[in-house]
Amino acid sequence: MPHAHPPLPPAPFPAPSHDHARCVATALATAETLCGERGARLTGLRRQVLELVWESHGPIGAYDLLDRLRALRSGAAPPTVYRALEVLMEQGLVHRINRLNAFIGCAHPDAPHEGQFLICTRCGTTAELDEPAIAHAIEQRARALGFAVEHRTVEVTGLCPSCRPG
Amino acid sequence: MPHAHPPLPPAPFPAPSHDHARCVATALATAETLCGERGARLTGLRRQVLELVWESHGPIGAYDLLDRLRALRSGAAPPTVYRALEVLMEQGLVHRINRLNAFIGCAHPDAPHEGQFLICTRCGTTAELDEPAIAHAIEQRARALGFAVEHRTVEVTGLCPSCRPG
DNA sequence: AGACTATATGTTATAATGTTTCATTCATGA
DNA sequence: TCATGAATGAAACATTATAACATATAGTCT
Repeated sequence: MPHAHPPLPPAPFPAPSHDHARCVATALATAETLCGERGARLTGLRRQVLELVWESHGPIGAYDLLDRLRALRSGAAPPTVYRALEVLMEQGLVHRINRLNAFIGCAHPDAPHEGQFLICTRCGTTAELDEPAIAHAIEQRARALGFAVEHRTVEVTGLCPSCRPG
Repeated sequence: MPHAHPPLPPAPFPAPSHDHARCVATALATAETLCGERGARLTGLRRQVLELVWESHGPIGAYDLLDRLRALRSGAAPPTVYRALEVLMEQGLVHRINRLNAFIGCAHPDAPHEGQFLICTRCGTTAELDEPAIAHAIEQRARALGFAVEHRTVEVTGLCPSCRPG
Protein backbone atom coordinates (compact mmCIF):
# COMPACT_ATOMS: atom_id res chain seq x y z
CA MET A 1 0.00 0.00 0.00
CA PRO A 2 2.46 2.63 -1.14
CA HIS A 3 -0.04 5.49 -1.30
CA ALA A 4 -2.10 5.62 1.88
CA HIS A 5 -3.50 9.07 1.26
CA PRO A 6 -5.43 10.65 4.09
CA PRO A 7 -9.07 11.33 3.23
CA LEU A 8 -8.98 13.78 0.36
CA PRO A 9 -9.85 17.37 1.10
CA PRO A 10 -12.73 18.88 -0.85
CA ALA A 11 -12.06 19.38 -4.54
CA PRO A 12 -10.39 22.70 -5.36
CA PHE A 13 -13.70 24.14 -6.49
CA PRO A 14 -16.47 22.32 -4.68
CA ALA A 15 -19.94 22.44 -6.21
CA PRO A 16 -21.83 25.43 -4.86
CA SER A 17 -24.39 23.01 -3.50
CA HIS A 18 -22.00 20.83 -1.54
CA ASP A 19 -22.60 20.05 2.11
CA HIS A 20 -20.51 22.73 3.64
CA ALA A 21 -21.48 21.87 7.18
CA ARG A 22 -19.63 18.66 6.59
CA CYS A 23 -16.53 20.55 5.42
CA VAL A 24 -16.62 22.57 8.60
CA ALA A 25 -17.06 19.53 10.81
CA THR A 26 -14.24 17.69 9.08
CA ALA A 27 -11.94 20.67 9.34
CA LEU A 28 -12.63 21.05 13.04
CA ALA A 29 -12.08 17.37 13.68
CA THR A 30 -8.81 17.44 11.77
CA ALA A 31 -7.73 20.50 13.70
CA GLU A 32 -8.45 18.78 17.00
CA THR A 33 -6.42 15.79 15.94
CA LEU A 34 -3.46 17.79 14.68
CA CYS A 35 -3.32 20.04 17.71
CA GLY A 36 -3.56 17.00 19.95
CA GLU A 37 -0.62 15.38 18.18
CA ARG A 38 1.42 18.55 18.38
CA GLY A 39 0.63 19.50 21.93
CA ALA A 40 -0.87 22.72 20.65
CA ARG A 41 -3.90 24.08 22.44
CA LEU A 42 -7.04 24.45 20.42
CA THR A 43 -8.92 26.43 23.04
CA GLY A 44 -12.61 27.22 22.94
CA LEU A 45 -11.95 30.61 21.46
CA ARG A 46 -9.61 29.34 18.81
CA ARG A 47 -12.00 26.60 17.91
CA GLN A 48 -14.81 29.10 17.56
CA VAL A 49 -12.72 31.34 15.35
CA LEU A 50 -11.62 28.42 13.22
CA GLU A 51 -15.23 27.35 12.87
CA LEU A 52 -16.25 30.85 11.80
CA VAL A 53 -13.45 30.97 9.27
CA TRP A 54 -14.58 27.68 7.82
CA GLU A 55 -18.24 28.62 7.83
CA SER A 56 -17.43 31.30 5.32
CA HIS A 57 -17.25 29.86 1.87
CA GLY A 58 -14.49 32.24 0.90
CA PRO A 59 -11.84 34.36 2.54
CA ILE A 60 -13.24 36.41 5.41
CA GLY A 61 -11.87 39.58 6.96
CA ALA A 62 -10.87 39.89 10.59
CA TYR A 63 -13.59 42.39 11.36
CA ASP A 64 -16.27 40.27 9.73
CA LEU A 65 -15.06 37.44 11.90
CA LEU A 66 -15.21 39.73 14.88
CA ASP A 67 -18.82 40.64 14.16
CA ARG A 68 -19.76 36.99 14.03
CA LEU A 69 -17.69 36.12 17.04
CA ARG A 70 -19.51 38.73 19.08
CA ALA A 71 -22.67 36.70 18.73
CA LEU A 72 -20.85 34.03 20.70
CA ARG A 73 -18.66 36.15 22.99
CA SER A 74 -19.99 39.56 23.81
CA GLY A 75 -16.67 41.03 24.89
CA ALA A 76 -14.73 40.14 21.77
CA ALA A 77 -12.37 42.83 20.51
CA PRO A 78 -9.94 43.00 17.59
CA PRO A 79 -7.09 41.34 19.48
CA THR A 80 -9.39 38.47 20.34
CA VAL A 81 -9.69 37.62 16.68
CA TYR A 82 -6.17 38.50 15.60
CA ARG A 83 -4.58 36.48 18.37
CA ALA A 84 -6.66 33.45 17.59
CA LEU A 85 -5.87 33.80 13.90
CA GLU A 86 -2.18 34.10 14.65
CA VAL A 87 -2.15 30.79 16.46
CA LEU A 88 -4.29 29.13 13.83
CA MET A 89 -1.90 30.31 11.15
CA GLU A 90 1.11 29.09 13.13
CA GLN A 91 -0.56 25.71 13.22
CA GLY A 92 -1.21 25.85 9.50
CA LEU A 93 -4.96 25.66 10.04
CA VAL A 94 -5.65 29.01 8.44
CA HIS A 95 -4.01 30.97 5.66
CA ARG A 96 -3.97 34.67 5.09
CA ILE A 97 -4.85 36.10 1.68
CA ASN A 98 -2.83 39.29 1.52
CA ARG A 99 -4.59 40.64 -1.51
CA LEU A 100 -7.87 40.64 0.36
CA ASN A 101 -6.74 41.23 3.92
CA ALA A 102 -8.66 38.10 4.69
CA PHE A 103 -8.33 34.61 6.04
CA ILE A 104 -9.35 31.18 4.89
CA GLY A 105 -9.32 27.70 6.34
CA CYS A 106 -6.43 25.58 5.13
CA ALA A 107 -7.45 22.72 2.92
CA HIS A 108 -4.39 20.57 3.68
CA PRO A 109 -3.35 21.34 7.23
CA ASP A 110 -1.53 18.05 7.78
CA ALA A 111 1.86 19.32 6.68
CA PRO A 112 3.15 22.87 6.88
CA HIS A 113 3.12 24.64 3.56
CA GLU A 114 2.24 27.87 1.87
CA GLY A 115 -0.78 27.69 -0.31
CA GLN A 116 -1.38 29.05 -3.76
CA PHE A 117 -4.82 30.52 -4.14
CA LEU A 118 -7.32 30.85 -6.95
CA ILE A 119 -9.88 33.41 -5.85
CA CYS A 120 -13.16 33.85 -7.69
CA THR A 121 -13.95 37.54 -7.95
CA ARG A 122 -17.62 36.85 -8.49
CA CYS A 123 -18.59 34.35 -5.79
CA GLY A 124 -15.56 34.51 -3.53
CA THR A 125 -14.95 30.79 -3.65
CA THR A 126 -11.27 30.17 -3.26
CA ALA A 127 -9.29 27.08 -4.14
CA GLU A 128 -6.05 26.28 -2.44
CA LEU A 129 -3.40 24.61 -4.54
CA ASP A 130 -0.09 23.21 -3.59
CA GLU A 131 1.39 22.83 -6.99
CA PRO A 132 5.04 21.88 -7.12
CA ALA A 133 5.37 23.14 -10.69
CA ILE A 134 4.51 26.65 -9.56
CA ALA A 135 6.79 26.54 -6.55
CA HIS A 136 9.58 25.11 -8.69
CA ALA A 137 9.24 27.74 -11.37
CA ILE A 138 9.63 30.39 -8.70
CA GLU A 139 12.41 28.59 -6.90
CA GLN A 140 14.39 28.03 -10.05
CA ARG A 141 14.32 31.60 -11.20
CA ALA A 142 15.13 32.85 -7.71
CA ARG A 143 18.09 30.52 -7.46
CA ALA A 144 19.38 31.70 -10.80
CA LEU A 145 19.42 35.23 -9.41
CA GLY A 146 21.06 34.22 -6.16
CA PHE A 147 17.94 34.83 -4.13
CA ALA A 148 17.24 32.53 -1.17
CA VAL A 149 13.48 32.07 -0.94
CA GLU A 150 11.76 32.21 2.42
CA HIS A 151 8.06 32.69 1.70
CA ARG A 152 6.05 32.49 -1.47
CA THR A 153 2.79 34.34 -1.90
CA VAL A 154 0.76 33.26 -4.92
CA GLU A 155 -2.72 34.74 -5.14
CA VAL A 156 -4.61 34.57 -8.38
CA THR A 157 -7.96 36.18 -9.06
CA GLY A 158 -10.38 35.23 -11.78
CA LEU A 159 -13.58 33.32 -12.37
CA CYS A 160 -14.23 29.87 -10.99
CA PRO A 161 -15.85 27.17 -13.12
CA SER A 162 -19.30 27.96 -11.75
CA CYS A 163 -19.02 31.66 -12.42
CA ARG A 164 -17.28 31.92 -15.70
CA PRO A 165 -19.37 32.34 -18.81
CA GLY A 166 -19.63 29.60 -21.38
CA MET B 1 18.52 43.84 -36.36
CA PRO B 2 15.81 41.53 -35.16
CA HIS B 3 16.11 42.38 -31.48
CA ALA B 4 16.20 46.11 -30.94
CA HIS B 5 15.75 45.97 -27.19
CA PRO B 6 15.17 49.23 -25.42
CA PRO B 7 17.92 50.09 -22.94
CA LEU B 8 17.85 47.29 -20.39
CA PRO B 9 16.36 48.07 -17.03
CA PRO B 10 18.62 47.64 -14.04
CA ALA B 11 19.56 44.05 -13.28
CA PRO B 12 17.11 42.28 -11.01
CA PHE B 13 19.37 42.81 -8.04
CA PRO B 14 21.52 45.85 -8.70
CA ALA B 15 24.72 46.18 -6.74
CA PRO B 16 24.08 48.12 -3.54
CA SER B 17 26.57 50.68 -4.77
CA HIS B 18 24.98 51.35 -8.14
CA ASP B 19 24.16 54.86 -9.25
CA HIS B 20 20.60 55.01 -8.14
CA ALA B 21 20.16 58.63 -9.14
CA ARG B 22 20.59 57.41 -12.66
CA CYS B 23 17.88 54.77 -12.20
CA VAL B 24 15.54 57.48 -11.00
CA ALA B 25 16.34 59.78 -13.86
CA THR B 26 15.89 57.04 -16.42
CA ALA B 27 12.62 55.95 -14.92
CA LEU B 28 11.27 59.48 -14.97
CA ALA B 29 12.35 60.02 -18.55
CA THR B 30 10.73 56.76 -19.60
CA ALA B 31 7.56 57.73 -17.78
CA GLU B 32 7.45 61.06 -19.59
CA THR B 33 7.86 59.34 -22.92
CA LEU B 34 5.23 56.69 -22.26
CA CYS B 35 2.69 59.13 -20.94
CA GLY B 36 3.31 61.38 -23.90
CA GLU B 37 2.69 58.50 -26.30
CA ARG B 38 -0.46 57.51 -24.49
CA GLY B 39 -1.92 60.94 -23.98
CA ALA B 40 -1.78 60.35 -20.25
CA ARG B 41 -0.95 63.29 -18.05
CA LEU B 42 2.13 63.04 -15.93
CA THR B 43 1.39 66.11 -13.85
CA GLY B 44 3.82 67.76 -11.49
CA LEU B 45 2.37 65.97 -8.54
CA ARG B 46 2.42 62.58 -10.20
CA ARG B 47 5.93 63.11 -11.35
CA GLN B 48 7.00 64.03 -7.84
CA VAL B 49 5.33 60.96 -6.40
CA LEU B 50 6.88 58.74 -9.03
CA GLU B 51 10.26 60.23 -8.26
CA LEU B 52 9.81 59.59 -4.55
CA VAL B 53 8.79 56.02 -5.23
CA TRP B 54 11.89 55.50 -7.32
CA GLU B 55 14.18 57.22 -4.85
CA SER B 56 13.39 54.49 -2.38
CA HIS B 57 15.50 51.47 -3.08
CA GLY B 58 12.71 49.15 -2.07
CA PRO B 59 8.96 49.17 -1.72
CA ILE B 60 7.73 52.22 0.15
CA GLY B 61 4.48 52.72 2.02
CA ALA B 62 1.94 55.40 1.13
CA TYR B 63 2.44 57.24 4.39
CA ASP B 64 6.21 57.22 4.05
CA LEU B 65 5.71 58.72 0.62
CA LEU B 66 3.37 61.24 2.14
CA ASP B 67 5.97 62.30 4.69
CA ARG B 68 8.50 62.86 1.95
CA LEU B 69 6.02 64.55 -0.32
CA ARG B 70 5.22 67.04 2.42
CA ALA B 71 8.73 68.39 2.13
CA LEU B 72 7.75 69.40 -1.41
CA ARG B 73 4.06 70.21 -0.96
CA SER B 74 3.07 71.37 2.46
CA GLY B 75 -0.62 70.62 2.07
CA ALA B 76 -0.26 67.01 0.98
CA ALA B 77 -2.74 64.60 2.53
CA PRO B 78 -3.37 60.88 2.13
CA PRO B 79 -5.58 61.26 -0.93
CA THR B 80 -2.85 63.28 -2.59
CA VAL B 81 -0.58 60.27 -2.52
CA TYR B 82 -3.16 57.59 -3.11
CA ARG B 83 -4.62 59.34 -6.12
CA ALA B 84 -1.24 59.85 -7.69
CA LEU B 85 -0.35 56.21 -7.04
CA GLU B 86 -3.61 55.07 -8.58
CA VAL B 87 -2.84 56.84 -11.83
CA LEU B 88 0.77 55.67 -11.82
CA MET B 89 -0.41 52.10 -11.36
CA GLU B 90 -2.95 52.45 -14.15
CA GLN B 91 -0.09 53.54 -16.38
CA GLY B 92 1.98 50.59 -15.24
CA LEU B 93 4.65 52.88 -13.82
CA VAL B 94 4.26 51.63 -10.29
CA HIS B 95 3.34 48.28 -8.80
CA ARG B 96 1.76 47.54 -5.47
CA ILE B 97 3.25 44.90 -3.19
CA ASN B 98 0.26 43.57 -1.31
CA ARG B 99 2.28 41.71 1.25
CA LEU B 100 3.90 44.94 2.38
CA ASN B 101 1.16 47.47 1.71
CA ALA B 102 3.79 49.25 -0.28
CA PHE B 103 4.63 50.50 -3.74
CA ILE B 104 7.58 50.19 -6.06
CA GLY B 105 8.58 51.65 -9.38
CA CYS B 106 8.00 49.32 -12.29
CA ALA B 107 11.14 48.05 -13.93
CA HIS B 108 9.55 47.37 -17.32
CA PRO B 109 6.80 49.91 -17.80
CA ASP B 110 6.78 49.70 -21.58
CA ALA B 111 4.11 47.03 -21.79
CA PRO B 112 1.35 46.35 -19.31
CA HIS B 113 2.03 43.35 -17.13
CA GLU B 114 1.87 42.10 -13.61
CA GLY B 115 5.20 41.70 -11.98
CA GLN B 116 6.56 38.90 -9.88
CA PHE B 117 8.58 40.15 -6.97
CA LEU B 118 11.56 38.90 -5.00
CA ILE B 119 11.72 40.94 -1.82
CA CYS B 120 14.78 40.90 0.40
CA THR B 121 13.68 40.82 4.03
CA ARG B 122 17.00 42.19 5.19
CA CYS B 123 17.73 45.18 2.95
CA GLY B 124 14.36 45.65 1.27
CA THR B 125 15.81 45.48 -2.22
CA THR B 126 13.18 44.08 -4.51
CA ALA B 127 13.59 42.54 -7.92
CA GLU B 128 10.80 42.50 -10.43
CA LEU B 129 10.59 39.49 -12.66
CA ASP B 130 8.36 38.78 -15.58
CA GLU B 131 9.00 35.14 -15.94
CA PRO B 132 6.80 33.29 -18.40
CA ALA B 133 7.56 29.95 -16.77
CA ILE B 134 5.97 31.12 -13.54
CA ALA B 135 2.96 32.62 -15.25
CA HIS B 136 2.55 29.50 -17.35
CA ALA B 137 2.74 27.16 -14.40
CA ILE B 138 -0.07 29.12 -12.78
CA GLU B 139 -2.07 29.44 -15.96
CA GLN B 140 -1.85 25.76 -16.72
CA ARG B 141 -3.01 24.57 -13.36
CA ALA B 142 -5.81 27.13 -13.33
CA ARG B 143 -6.99 26.05 -16.74
CA ALA B 144 -7.02 22.43 -15.66
CA LEU B 145 -9.39 23.40 -12.87
CA GLY B 146 -11.60 25.48 -15.12
CA PHE B 147 -10.50 28.74 -13.57
CA ALA B 148 -10.20 31.82 -15.80
CA VAL B 149 -7.27 33.88 -14.55
CA GLU B 150 -7.58 37.64 -14.29
CA HIS B 151 -4.74 38.79 -12.07
CA ARG B 152 -1.70 37.03 -10.71
CA THR B 153 0.04 38.14 -7.54
CA VAL B 154 3.43 36.58 -6.97
CA GLU B 155 5.40 37.99 -4.05
CA VAL B 156 8.36 36.10 -2.73
CA THR B 157 10.36 37.04 0.33
CA GLY B 158 13.87 35.91 1.12
CA LEU B 159 17.46 37.06 1.03
CA CYS B 160 19.00 38.80 -1.93
CA PRO B 161 22.49 37.91 -3.16
CA SER B 162 24.08 40.73 -1.16
CA CYS B 163 22.36 39.78 2.07
CA ARG B 164 22.41 36.06 2.12
CA PRO B 165 25.14 34.34 4.05
CA GLY B 166 27.86 32.40 2.30
C1' DA C 1 -9.89 86.12 -25.36
C1' DG C 2 -13.91 84.21 -22.83
C1' DA C 3 -16.79 80.69 -21.33
C1' DC C 4 -17.42 75.85 -20.84
C1' DT C 5 -16.03 71.35 -19.45
C1' DA C 6 -13.46 67.74 -17.68
C1' DT C 7 -9.67 66.69 -14.97
C1' DA C 8 -6.80 67.37 -11.12
C1' DT C 9 -5.86 68.84 -6.57
C1' DG C 10 -6.93 70.66 -1.76
C1' DT C 11 -9.15 69.77 2.55
C1' DT C 12 -11.59 67.55 6.12
C1' DA C 13 -13.42 63.79 7.93
C1' DT C 14 -13.99 58.98 8.41
C1' DA C 15 -13.57 54.00 7.43
C1' DA C 16 -11.03 49.75 7.56
C1' DT C 17 -7.32 47.07 9.22
C1' DG C 18 -4.03 45.85 12.69
C1' DT C 19 -1.11 46.41 17.21
C1' DT C 20 0.35 47.70 21.95
C1' DT C 21 -0.28 47.58 26.65
C1' DC C 22 -1.66 46.18 30.93
C1' DA C 23 -4.95 43.70 33.80
C1' DT C 24 -7.24 39.43 34.76
C1' DT C 25 -8.29 34.67 34.38
C1' DC C 26 -7.26 30.01 33.57
C1' DA C 27 -4.75 25.71 33.10
C1' DT C 28 -0.92 23.03 34.54
C1' DG C 29 2.41 20.98 37.24
C1' DA C 30 5.68 21.16 41.43
C1' DT D 1 -2.30 24.65 47.23
C1' DC D 2 0.49 27.61 45.29
C1' DA D 3 3.48 29.25 41.73
C1' DT D 4 4.04 29.71 36.93
C1' DG D 5 3.20 30.58 32.26
C1' DA D 6 -0.35 30.78 28.80
C1' DA D 7 -4.61 32.69 27.36
C1' DT D 8 -8.07 36.11 27.33
C1' DG D 9 -10.31 40.70 28.51
C1' DA D 10 -10.30 45.47 27.86
C1' DA D 11 -8.90 50.05 26.44
C1' DA D 12 -6.32 52.71 23.76
C1' DC D 13 -3.80 53.54 19.80
C1' DA D 14 -1.34 52.99 15.18
C1' DT D 15 -1.49 52.27 10.34
C1' DT D 16 -3.56 52.04 5.92
C1' DA D 17 -7.11 53.61 2.82
C1' DT D 18 -11.34 56.01 1.15
C1' DA D 19 -15.40 59.28 0.90
C1' DA D 20 -17.19 63.65 0.16
C1' DC D 21 -17.11 68.08 -1.22
C1' DA D 22 -14.72 72.40 -2.46
C1' DT D 23 -11.40 74.73 -5.36
C1' DA D 24 -8.20 75.21 -8.98
C1' DT D 25 -6.21 74.14 -13.38
C1' DA D 26 -5.84 72.65 -18.17
C1' DG D 27 -7.83 71.89 -22.54
C1' DT D 28 -11.58 72.97 -25.94
C1' DC D 29 -14.82 75.37 -28.47
C1' DT D 30 -16.69 79.65 -30.22
